[in-house]
Amino acid sequence: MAVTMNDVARAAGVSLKTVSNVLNDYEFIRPATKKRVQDAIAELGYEANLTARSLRSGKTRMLGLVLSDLSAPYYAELASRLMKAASRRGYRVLVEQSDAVGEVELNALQGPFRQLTDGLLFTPLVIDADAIADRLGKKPLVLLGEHILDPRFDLVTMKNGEAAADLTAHLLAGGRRRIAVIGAHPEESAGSAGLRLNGYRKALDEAGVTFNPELIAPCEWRRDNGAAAVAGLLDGGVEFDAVFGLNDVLALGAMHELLIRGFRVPQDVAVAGFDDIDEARFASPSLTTVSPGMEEIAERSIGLLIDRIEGREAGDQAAHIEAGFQLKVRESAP
Amino acid sequence: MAVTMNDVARAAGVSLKTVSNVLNDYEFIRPATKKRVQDAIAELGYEANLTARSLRSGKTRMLGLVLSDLSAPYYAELASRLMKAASRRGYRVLVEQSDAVGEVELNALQGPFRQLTDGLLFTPLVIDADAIADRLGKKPLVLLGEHILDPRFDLVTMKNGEAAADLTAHLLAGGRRRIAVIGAHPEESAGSAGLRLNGYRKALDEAGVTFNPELIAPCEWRRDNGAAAVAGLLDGGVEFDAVFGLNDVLALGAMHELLIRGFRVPQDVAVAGFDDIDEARFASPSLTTVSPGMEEIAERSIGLLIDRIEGREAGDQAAHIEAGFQLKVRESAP
DNA sequence: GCCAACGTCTGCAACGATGTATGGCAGGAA
DNA sequence: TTCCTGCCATACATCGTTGCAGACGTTGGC
Repeated sequence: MAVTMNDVARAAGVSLKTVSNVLNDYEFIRPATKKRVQDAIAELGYEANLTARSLRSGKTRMLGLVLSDLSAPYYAELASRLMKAASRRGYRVLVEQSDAVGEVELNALQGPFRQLTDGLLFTPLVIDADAIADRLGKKPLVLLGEHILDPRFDLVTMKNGEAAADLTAHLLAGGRRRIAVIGAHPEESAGSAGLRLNGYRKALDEAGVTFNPELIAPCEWRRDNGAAAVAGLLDGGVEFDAVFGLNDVLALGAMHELLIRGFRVPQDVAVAGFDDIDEARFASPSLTTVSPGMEEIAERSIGLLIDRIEGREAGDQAAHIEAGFQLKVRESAP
Repeated sequence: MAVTMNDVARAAGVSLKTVSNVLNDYEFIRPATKKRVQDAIAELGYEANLTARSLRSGKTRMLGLVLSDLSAPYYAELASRLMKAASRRGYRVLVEQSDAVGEVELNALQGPFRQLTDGLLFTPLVIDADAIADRLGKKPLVLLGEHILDPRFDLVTMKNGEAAADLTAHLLAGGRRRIAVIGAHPEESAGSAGLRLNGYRKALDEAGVTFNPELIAPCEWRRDNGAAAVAGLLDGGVEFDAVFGLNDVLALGAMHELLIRGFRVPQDVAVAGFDDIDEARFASPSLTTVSPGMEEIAERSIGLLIDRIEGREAGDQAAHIEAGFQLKVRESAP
């Protein structure tokens, strides 16, 4: 049986509540008393029972993180940073993989997962704003990503449109005119895919290049789909001189397929991505991409969520934070 | 205020304990009573309070996973699978990143992290078996990886030596004679690095090739180190016709450096890795590597740990499980 | 010299569930 | 009738902590 506060209290010759007060940094305790208690704690090797504390206080000091799949490099890197940022502030992160399944997303909002955490970092991929609003409890929620732009919710995101436009402009400046886009429907205009596609179209417009829907290949954002999409375009006889993968793994999958088929990158086809995962720098050729300020996203979303949890004023209405970005020009599209 | 068991009991006209019994599948409950309770639960939207349940029962239904860094692709993919395997059995996984810092590893074994979980999956990188034994509580612990081979602990691992030997033999069969190894000290013989290096040496011996310590470059297992190690060898005038990165990111970093410097892979230098991360298949050229049976590792380690937690006989002494492996021959070393 | 204010500490009652022990009731055996 | 057994439900204590209200002794103002 573990050492309890009662044992400590007995050893220090004070009441149970005084031990609790010492542990919770209650203001009015005589230094001598405090020391006696601390000594007793050290001597007995007492450790607070977090479960009991949670039951009584209603706080778990855990944050929930809902994302589709931790094995996707972007999410893995993001999760790693979020966990470190949370850890610095005395919180842990509990991860839930939704696999982009609506039911799982809904359950994360109200089920046991919610109960275990003081607040949620949520990357909705399937459900919409109203569904979220319906099951929104009292606990804070911060949305990540950009599937949902709704004034009711805090949101931390990146400058998708602007970054995609800059990247596209860079490709155009390199003389590319037929830039294929992998990972969006031609008419898409919301969500990460839509916003990035909008940026692409905006850059085309500004350069006086006509948008060509035949160059836009929709698919889920996975490496193998990037390869398959390029294969589809080529087999369909679509010609292009650049590929913009809406995220890095799509771009890398696409690049792989191009190289296999004997295209030279970037001479024949330039390739660019989005996310700047660690792998992008070391791909061959290294991948031109957008670094979306992941560290800033991690730091600010954790900060915002914890501010909400601890009741600090962080603005009364929903915050909408956009991290800065950087174009990373590398070999695949110099 | 949330709905409690008491509310349900009142609504159903039974005692608190009867509700608890229904929830815990107690055998002797009249179907009619059971139904009344279940209806009341549904009507009130009752959800069990997990914190209270944990306090009373001493179980959290969470498993701890300690690894160095979730952003490393191998760990990210492993964590993702472990979480899914745990989820299927009604458990969650709480991840702790040690950054290969000894103090963090020690704290994971006995601190609050341990308290929050019913059992631990632990990848020790720094601390040794005795340090673990010293702070081993009553809760089950399963070691992952192979830094520690000790009859006191359950261990789930892979066939490092055998797989490395097969891979090396494959390189030798392709006519390579000067195979550089990235990620180990020449004298290392324990841990993942040591075991894989042993396999390498064994294959050399069997082929009658002399081991050359100058070909062995030690470094931490990160992508940039793989590149730096190859650069170091080349700048130091060491000649080689193949590189064996002791994991995939090292191999990919190395390959990147080789390609930058104008070597052709595999014509001038063959490259091989270990882990078969998703990226390996889509690298250019695609990476020859060892698939270490990650799915089996995830499934069996979760199974073993939960068996221990739930007190099922899984053999009285420590289990020692080795997953099977597969050689994946791809373009980088055909 | 009295009362209010202050600083310091304490006791009790929760938080919401589960384990143990036990209480009824029905039906069959003695 | 009486006792026992099997089924079903209950009461009470308990897990280890924190919130609330208040007790106690000291100090300072008037």
